[in-house]
Amino acid sequence: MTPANALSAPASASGLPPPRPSRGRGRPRKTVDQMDEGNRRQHLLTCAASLFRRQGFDGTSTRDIALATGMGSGSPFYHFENKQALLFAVMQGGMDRALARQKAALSALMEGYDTKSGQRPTAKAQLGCLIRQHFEVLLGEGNDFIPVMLYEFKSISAEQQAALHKLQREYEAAWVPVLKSLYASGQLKAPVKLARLLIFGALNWSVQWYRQQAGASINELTVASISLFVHDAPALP
Amino acid sequence: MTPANALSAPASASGLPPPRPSRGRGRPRKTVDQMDEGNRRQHLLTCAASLFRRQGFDGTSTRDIALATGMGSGSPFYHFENKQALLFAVMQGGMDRALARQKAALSALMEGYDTKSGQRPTAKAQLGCLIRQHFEVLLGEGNDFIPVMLYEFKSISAEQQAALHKLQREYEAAWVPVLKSLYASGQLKAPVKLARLLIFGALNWSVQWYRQQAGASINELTVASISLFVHDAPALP
DNA sequence: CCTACCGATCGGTAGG
DNA sequence: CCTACCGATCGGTAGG
Repeated sequence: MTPANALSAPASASGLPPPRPSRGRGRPRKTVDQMDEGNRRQHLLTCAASLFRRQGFDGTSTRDIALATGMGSGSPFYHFENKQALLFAVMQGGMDRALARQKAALSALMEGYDTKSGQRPTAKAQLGCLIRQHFEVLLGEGNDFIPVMLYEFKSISAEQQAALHKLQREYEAAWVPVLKSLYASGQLKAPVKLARLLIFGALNWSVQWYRQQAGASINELTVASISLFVHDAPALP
Repeated sequence: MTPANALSAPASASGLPPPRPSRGRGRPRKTVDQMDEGNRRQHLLTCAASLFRRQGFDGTSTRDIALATGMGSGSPFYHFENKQALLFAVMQGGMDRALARQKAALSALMEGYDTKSGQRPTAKAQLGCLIRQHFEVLLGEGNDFIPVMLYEFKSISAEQQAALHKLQREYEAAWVPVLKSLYASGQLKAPVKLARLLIFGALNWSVQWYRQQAGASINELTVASISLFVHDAPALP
């Protein structure tokens, strides 16, 4: 099944999924042609993500995408079985990137503390790290993949939705212990599950109103979010 | 121009906008036929809202809508100039209803206090009232109009967007003094403008995950939101 | 990966 | 408001 295969296949540019025509004959040789095809495929994804975000999935024709990519009208189907598989690849690529960035951000945060033995970043600092990284993935330049995933979920199959939900749960898993810790210390006043849903909503909705070069920076957004959600720790008696 | 006309016309079922064919001959008489047409029009809007929400605007054909309404395939165009005007009417109807409900909720809150002279609801209570009402408009049964407005903004014209933005600003206007008051008292820790955007995001996003009969009630959602956003008032020195 | 093409479906209209 | 219909466009394929 396509979604499962696509999910287990590496999504980075190094381990290229084979182009459709060469399927069923073992691992294809990586000729110069194959590497170009990888670039073309990536370009196709980028153009599709941009168009899906601006016009929606149903409002974008495969011809629109082909034209933007500089291909003939039927050529997207050389790289993807159908339009829906292209959308799913965009969404999956967005989640892969978001997960990688999240892990990198948390690692970087921990590194600053590991040398000083015993020291750990506070739960508030960890949440700040997660929120900043989330805003960057949502609002950074050329990051159309995640907004497409957030707003076109209804256009993929149930199996594809399940595959993405799995990645989303993995993404959320990094947040839960941080929120639990804040709840336990009295700095988060809403039940963890609802708090998580409400906080993600506050962040995700920013793709609707945030415009670069105008108003707040991502840093200001992060600071404001922390101030809004995280209460002062109550003084211990 | 259609959007402007539609905006200034009353949207309630009593003052019916004239069906298209009788245009240009003064106010049409309200025969039994006309009243039926009003019901048909309303039914059309309800069915369209449900389909637009489930399938998106571009994913819903006018034939889908006609079939759901029990009409022939070309009959929606008897009531609306085109598919886009139908979408705009759905969105506008949603905003009209949301505004009316908001005013009613605030009036009801004030009434409880008006008899006891001098007493006023706290800013926190006012925010609770606004949040509860907002959740009800977003998540209540058969309320597809507002979710459609939130997610199909790109499918209407710039003029129609401007008309809806005006209604949205009116809706937000009720929140601003409440948030300012909470900010001044130290119960809201994020700048008012960003706080408003983040809070609306947290609430609006609930249409993505909230399911009736499962998990939290609207009341629990409201309580959790208040707990999350509104900090304890600092003790005065 | 391109060109030419297919059947299906779309928004919208005419004529009643 | 229905029936019949129009031109345009769509996703996808064949054959190279």
